[in-house]
Amino acid sequence: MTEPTNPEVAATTDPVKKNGRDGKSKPTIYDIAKVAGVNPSTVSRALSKPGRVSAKTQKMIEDAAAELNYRVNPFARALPTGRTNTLGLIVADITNPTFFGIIRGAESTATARDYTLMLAESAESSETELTAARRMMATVDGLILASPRMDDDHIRALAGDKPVVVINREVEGVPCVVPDVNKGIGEAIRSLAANGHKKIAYVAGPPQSWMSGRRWEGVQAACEWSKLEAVRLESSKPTVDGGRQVARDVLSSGATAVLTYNDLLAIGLMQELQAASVVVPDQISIVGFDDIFGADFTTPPLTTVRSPMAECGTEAATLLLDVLHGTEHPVSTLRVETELVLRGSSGRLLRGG
Amino acid sequence: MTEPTNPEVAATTDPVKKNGRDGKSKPTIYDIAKVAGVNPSTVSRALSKPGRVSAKTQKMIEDAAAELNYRVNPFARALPTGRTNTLGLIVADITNPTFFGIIRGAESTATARDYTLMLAESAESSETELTAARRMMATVDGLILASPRMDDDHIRALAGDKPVVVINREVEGVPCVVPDVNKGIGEAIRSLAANGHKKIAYVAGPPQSWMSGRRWEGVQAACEWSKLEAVRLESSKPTVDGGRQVARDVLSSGATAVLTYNDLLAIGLMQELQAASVVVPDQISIVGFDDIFGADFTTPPLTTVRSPMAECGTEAATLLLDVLHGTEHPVSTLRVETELVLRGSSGRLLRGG
DNA sequence: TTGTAGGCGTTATCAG
DNA sequence: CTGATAACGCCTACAA
Repeated sequence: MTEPTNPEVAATTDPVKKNGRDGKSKPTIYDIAKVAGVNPSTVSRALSKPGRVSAKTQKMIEDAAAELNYRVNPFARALPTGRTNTLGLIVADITNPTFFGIIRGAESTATARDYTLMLAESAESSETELTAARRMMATVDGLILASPRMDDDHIRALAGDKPVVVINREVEGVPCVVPDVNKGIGEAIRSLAANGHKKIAYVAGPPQSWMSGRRWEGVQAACEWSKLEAVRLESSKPTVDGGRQVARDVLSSGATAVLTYNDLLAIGLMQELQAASVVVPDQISIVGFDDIFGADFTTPPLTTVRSPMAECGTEAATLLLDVLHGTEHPVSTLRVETELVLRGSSGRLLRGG
Repeated sequence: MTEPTNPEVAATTDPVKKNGRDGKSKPTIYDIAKVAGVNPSTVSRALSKPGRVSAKTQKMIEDAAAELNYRVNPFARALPTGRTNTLGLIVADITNPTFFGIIRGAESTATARDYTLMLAESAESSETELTAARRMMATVDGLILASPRMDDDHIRALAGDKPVVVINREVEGVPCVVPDVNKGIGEAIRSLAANGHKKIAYVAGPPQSWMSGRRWEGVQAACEWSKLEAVRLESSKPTVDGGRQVARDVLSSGATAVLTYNDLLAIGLMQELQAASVVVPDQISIVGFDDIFGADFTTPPLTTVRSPMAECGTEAATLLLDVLHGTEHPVSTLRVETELVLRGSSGRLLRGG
């Protein structure tokens, strides 16, 4: 609760105010015990599990605690119990807006359930990632790995230590949250086919990206089903800049429509093509993935297969918290839906000119 | 209850040999001491302050630690020392891309110096913010407040407890990192004046936003200097949607150029104006603030006064860490430069039509 | 330089 | 239901 306009907050130069009795550091359960006239262990009980003490003492203790403005010392609590009310989140690239959704989904879910989130990034390096993960493991109750780059065995090893949830990748034996690409890709390819496209290019992401592989498979399958030709192009990096660089390959591929591993690539590609006077979507249709913030700022606005990243973050955190609280779940993969967001960057192919 | 994590989980890669003697939980300095044949306190010294033990024992201990795959228990360490190697960051709105730069600047700086970052948001509520801040204070060594909404006294109270650095606001007696708006605004207004504009509108942000106030002052001052008329408009919320909603007021204000509190507002405003067939910049020029990710995705790309958010995050974290490490700083405000990023959304006013 | 002993704030185990 | 009393893992005077 919010305290009732308690004592002075002021004391700009005067560091700390005294607690009830003496004039020193933060109040402990001993101070409370003294004020309430009970034993420290009783205070501990009253403050952690409400129900192990009589209603009367409970109230005395709570009053004393409030009066002294007591707060538990998380470290002291963590020492015997090992629990910290803290969740870890490691993202592959904090620069990539794809992860913003995940971060905020996880953060809000965590704080809503009275946990706080620790954030780290791996800078797309599996080594950095592992280091960060190990470091976090010491401090958190559970860990969320978003688009991890380390190999499966390492992930399983971590998961053997404390609960781990993986986003954007499937790891056997570890709970995962992954967008199910099929629906969205199917919609995208059908839309392109209906608009007269015959040859589709897929611009891949980083080789270690599990998700990039799935998306390519999905594109292949959907193309086959729609009797379209699919070619795969490689990108140097999954960024706007990487998208610009791949424009030349896209052009020479002869494809009239291109799906990119993510929206960043799509946006960079579109910029570069337009700079070369290629009209989007009349000459080339572009479809991204993820529907990141800003995907609808472009002209034409970007058609994209939406992956609900914030939902992934939320679901992952929820899953993790449920596991931590014993609300058991089968160790399985949670799939979230993807869908085509049809905007202006894809459309009918205009021949000739 | 929680089940004992006993049976060493598979560990596909065969991680570690069991620790020295027994076959159970995580190794402690006692285990190391046993293996190295010294006293636990010596191990403690060797592992924290390199230099208090002989080179020989140092090596023995390090070897033993490595062999046992030892990691310090952060809580056990934090209990006596109070230090946690953890920094807190609270942002006003985790949904707002403005903060992404700050987050990543702070995160990378922190991990580069072997700290980890805890993230929380206040959802633009001063109460939530205070709650989050108090909670974090218990766990972190220092706190960064980005665009805080609570009042100065509360901030100073927190700062009296542990080191605090504020971003995007000036609080007397607390180290702050703020973009200096003058240069950027000056450039923007001069540019608009040179393009024939006579009346400028400023779309304000949230009332509690210190920065919004400074920007308005800057606009007023610069307009006065350039002999332009300045009017202030209010927005409902500092988002794309808020920008759309304020379009009607902008139109009826009679201004031919508008600066908005942030890029989000500018983008929303531009979308709405264009939907109403107002040509940007021919009929109305738009200038945002911050140069967020995606500001150059629009058509025309957004002219904006760039505030180097990532730099703010970096500087704030650096400042905080320096304070924590005793590398004292005068408690003063660090100003980072702003500059006009001239893109397509502002330009010459085209009369008539 | 290294060992001894006490404590950091909570929780947990056992009596009473 | 409540009061002692050990841990928990590490740090730090103080002593040797």
